[in-house]
Amino acid sequence: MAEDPYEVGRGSERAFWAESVADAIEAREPDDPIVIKGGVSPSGVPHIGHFNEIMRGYYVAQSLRDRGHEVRQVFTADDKDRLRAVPRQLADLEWNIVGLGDVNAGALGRNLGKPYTDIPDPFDCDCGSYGAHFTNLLKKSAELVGVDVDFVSNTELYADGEFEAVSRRVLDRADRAREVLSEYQNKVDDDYVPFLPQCRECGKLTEGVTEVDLEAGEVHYVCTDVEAGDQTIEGCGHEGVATLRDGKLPWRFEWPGQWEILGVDFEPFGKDHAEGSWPSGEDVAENVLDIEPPVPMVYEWFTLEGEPLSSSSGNVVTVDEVLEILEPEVLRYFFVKNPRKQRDFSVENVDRLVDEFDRFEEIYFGDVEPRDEAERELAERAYPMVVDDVREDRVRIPYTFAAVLGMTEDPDVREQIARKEGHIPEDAPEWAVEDALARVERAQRWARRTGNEFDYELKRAELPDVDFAPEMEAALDELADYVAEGHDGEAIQSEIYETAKRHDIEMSDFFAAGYRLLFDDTEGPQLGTFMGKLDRGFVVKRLRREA
RNA sequence: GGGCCGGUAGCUCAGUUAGGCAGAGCGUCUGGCUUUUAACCAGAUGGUCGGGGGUUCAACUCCCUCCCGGCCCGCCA
Repeated sequence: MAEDPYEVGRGSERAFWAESVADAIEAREPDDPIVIKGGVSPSGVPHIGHFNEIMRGYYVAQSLRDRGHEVRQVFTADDKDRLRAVPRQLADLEWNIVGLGDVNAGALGRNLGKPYTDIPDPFDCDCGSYGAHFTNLLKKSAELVGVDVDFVSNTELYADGEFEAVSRRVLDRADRAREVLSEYQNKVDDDYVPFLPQCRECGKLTEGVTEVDLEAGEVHYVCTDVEAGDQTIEGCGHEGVATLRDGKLPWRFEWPGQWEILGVDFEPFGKDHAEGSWPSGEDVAENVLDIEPPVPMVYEWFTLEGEPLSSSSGNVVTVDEVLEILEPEVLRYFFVKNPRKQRDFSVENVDRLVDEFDRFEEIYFGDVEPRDEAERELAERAYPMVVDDVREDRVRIPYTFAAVLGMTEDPDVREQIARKEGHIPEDAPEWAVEDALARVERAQRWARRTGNEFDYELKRAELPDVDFAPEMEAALDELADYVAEGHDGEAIQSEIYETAKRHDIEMSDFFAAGYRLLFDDTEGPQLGTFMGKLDRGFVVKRLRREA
């Protein structure tokens, strides 16, 4: 029964896509625990696109758990795949992105054709291998976002013999395997053998199978050259024998093999698999392995600033980077949105995503009217999966306002301004205030990084370069005297107006002068109130252009 | 070349399952908060539903075709 991965989870009355998918899974009446899988080759720096493999499954898992099912979410590191090209960028365990020049690139080049887990870690850490290193980064991402997933190493599945029965069956039915795969791939001919032995001599995975002896569980091979994209990975020419554990199945068979070994009931995958691997995988599962394929689901790819995400070209944003400017729950919310739409992640416009999340949260708590019933239902169902704790008296400071609060490093000043502007309620509990102000750090980083209009910085250390007319200078001196007398922010704000009027200065010019002196900018926070919060001596000296 | 997914207001997106008055938020504009900006409140502004053709009493929705973005047919989230 062919299943269209584009159709699953569609056409139901559910407002949250994950629930429609859960319906489709339940319809199969699977045994508990229900297994949900994702997976990726640890080929380089993992980015937020890869995170689809974890988050899409996460929401489906949660939906099923809500219905009382036991669910196991697994993630296979497809780390026995071979390195086919040296990536342009790598990242150490602290997510520092480095170019090839900073690591031993020559060593990587010599390892083309070997499984990721047989290639030395390019960094000075204890991961154990290239594959383990990048899998660790993805594990860390999952931990940072707070999603609990079982990581399974594909290499270990082979090493532990888990794959042996499947490999044996595929090779035993090689004719059928060829027949099935040739429907999807042109290059499959009569000589095609669905197994890639690993050369005992050079460690590369080779396609040069000469003989299969299933009784002995052996595959004879010649280590030949392998075409990888536009380049050729040279074989060493060694003639040898490999066991079924010393190699691997080609991806098109390996994926269905994982379904069988792990008992997978549901697997989301990127659109790249939708036209190739999925139809053949489904066919292989049913007609070569004799198993039922999992419920499938396709998700669209993200773009970053309008361009395709690509590890090889370096257009990537990692989970770690995103969490520098967004709270984990906002990132999780990003994956609540319809997986079928191409979606752009834009650092520049991330404030809109946060606003959207805040609204999502408010709808859940009934603080704002949803636009329709579907939006209400989405919030009701998905919100509890997005946050760690559902806490009604949580406080959110609007993101751009939080960015503006980054102008001062003084936490008390931040809090007072936020309170005055009504973003922190009188009776907010301490934890909520703390959480709310934590957003300032992230928003500030965002504003700094993008250099946008919310990037204000109090120029405390040195006097900005100013040149005022005599009348302006007189007005500023007068205001300085007033501030020196000790008045609160509101009084100072009024006095700013009065002073400007007395000196016949345009209001906007006078404010601009104030912003120039404090921020070296033309705009800023409400000036009088802000001056009232700062230490008086500093404000007075600054107004007098003394320091 | 063949195939698949997406394109809805300036921006971010709902709505397309099963044809029935084109929506929300943000932005913008105006006014208010006897105080510029940010925020807040009130009101207003917003569309060839990617283009064209067809079916229908009725099309964002179905069919055909073309354009744009992305993907698959070799490995990729």
